[in-house]
Amino acid sequence: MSKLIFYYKRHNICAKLLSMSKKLTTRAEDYSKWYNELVVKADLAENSGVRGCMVIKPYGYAIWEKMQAELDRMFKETGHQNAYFPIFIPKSYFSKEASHVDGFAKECAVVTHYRLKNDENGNVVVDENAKLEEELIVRPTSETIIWDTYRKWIESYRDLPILVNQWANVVRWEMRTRLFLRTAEFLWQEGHTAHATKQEAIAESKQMQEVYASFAENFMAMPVIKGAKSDSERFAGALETYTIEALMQDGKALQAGTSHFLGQNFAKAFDVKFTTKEGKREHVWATSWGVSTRLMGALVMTHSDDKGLVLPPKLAPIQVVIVPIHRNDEQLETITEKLKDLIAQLKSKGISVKYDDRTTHKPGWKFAEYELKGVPLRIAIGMRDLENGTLEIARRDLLEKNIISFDDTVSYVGKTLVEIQDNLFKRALDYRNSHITEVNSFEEFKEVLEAKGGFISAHWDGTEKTEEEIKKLTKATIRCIPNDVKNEDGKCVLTGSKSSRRVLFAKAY
RNA sequence: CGGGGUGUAGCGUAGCCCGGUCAUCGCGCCUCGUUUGGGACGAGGAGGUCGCAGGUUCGAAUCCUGCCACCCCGACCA
Repeated sequence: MSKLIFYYKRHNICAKLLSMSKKLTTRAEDYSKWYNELVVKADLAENSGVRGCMVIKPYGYAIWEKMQAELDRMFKETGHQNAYFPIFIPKSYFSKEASHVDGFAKECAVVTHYRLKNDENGNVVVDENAKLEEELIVRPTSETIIWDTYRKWIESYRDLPILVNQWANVVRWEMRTRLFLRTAEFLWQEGHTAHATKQEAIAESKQMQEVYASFAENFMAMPVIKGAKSDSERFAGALETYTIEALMQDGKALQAGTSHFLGQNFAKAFDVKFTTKEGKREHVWATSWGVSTRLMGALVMTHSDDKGLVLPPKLAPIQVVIVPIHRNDEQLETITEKLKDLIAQLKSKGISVKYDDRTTHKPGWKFAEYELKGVPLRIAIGMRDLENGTLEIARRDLLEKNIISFDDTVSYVGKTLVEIQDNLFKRALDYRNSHITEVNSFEEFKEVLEAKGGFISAHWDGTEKTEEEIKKLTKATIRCIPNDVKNEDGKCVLTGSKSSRRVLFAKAY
């Protein structure tokens, strides 16, 4: 994995090799470096210098926009609408749901003043006279303000269900941050729904888990395991947390999306009641669900290789890049002329094409650059091709080059983009499946975790204490109790107590 | 928040222990020429508040104090 870093330092690699190798001592560190370097070099994002926040660069944001568009479409297909709520939440709102505030209190940014002034030395300082009577919390999530609002919206069963989603930024003052995976500010969507019955709310939260899983697998080409969280890993204020868990190439798991069944906790905390058909007053049932820019990190760590990013065609901002190869301006003009019709045809098929006719960079430079950026297909065409009626087309996923007939290009591109999407999923699925290991003893558990990583399927006695103990001993946590878990009598891998099913453990991000 | 580390040009860095021609080197950037089917070569050139603020000193990138940011481990988390 460290090859990428060396690649960029190849010119002074000899001089630096010693000091680099000192820094890259463990596998985990190595992988972190690789990931960070890749995110920066592939032009996705960079550290902003503002504590724990990142700048998402245009190329990275274009991928996020594609994700947004697909998710938004799926939300609307399942009957949801978008809305927007304030970024500031009065502190008092947080005191209403006890477990919720416990979950977020330690990581909240708080607004205390609303004005600056110049002091006698000309420095800009906070104006102490402009202190807020009640502090405002920069939302770490919007449950509280949304439920305060829903109280006003809901009176009768006729007002239900409310199926609302919000695209927003949230802030969590995390101790330790990492580009895309855990930034102090991040972009996400949060769905918040209100229902008349418990069954309907549970069905909603399960439905959204399915939506997320479908998005991850069909668009990100990232296989996920659907399951439920254990008590200790559950969202603050939820009765049940449904999750999709993905596996990264270093064998660590990543929670890629969650959907919570909140029961009546928030309805009770914010006094949201409705009148039933029978005229009774009842608290409404709630769900919330979200995915974030963390998905970008997941995308990078699922498919990328040492040459850089590998993007699934369905999310690639540029699906096909065309690089002309020429010796002079006349040749470039000839090639450009020849390509005009082809580019128009590809575009008419809905394929995003970039024709890179810059003369400021050489072909080899461009090849490397687009590989780094993960563009699925690259076409190279020069005078030789014009004579032969051919062009060269390279696949990013397999790093294979083929010469094809110029006239077949459109159908070849269309077909190959589909193949790449499928291949990426299949490759990731094979990796994931070969990294789910059943173990039956704690020795085996530790051994597999260290030597191989990935998910470990093991019996667990169902207690929080055991979960905690295993985490302490191995750093592995219960990622989920899979939806398709089979009943099977066994003994807890740690305590030997009775267990009726296996759950999935892993080290996680 | 606890432990460890780092901060020198756009990027990667040498120098710091032992204060004084010390601001080093590679990439990148600019100009000219030759090149162009996998990150070209040569010659010339531009670019730096040495993270920030104090202090010690005749003199600070170098020593001391405080702050900020980043990286790694832990705890926490999407």
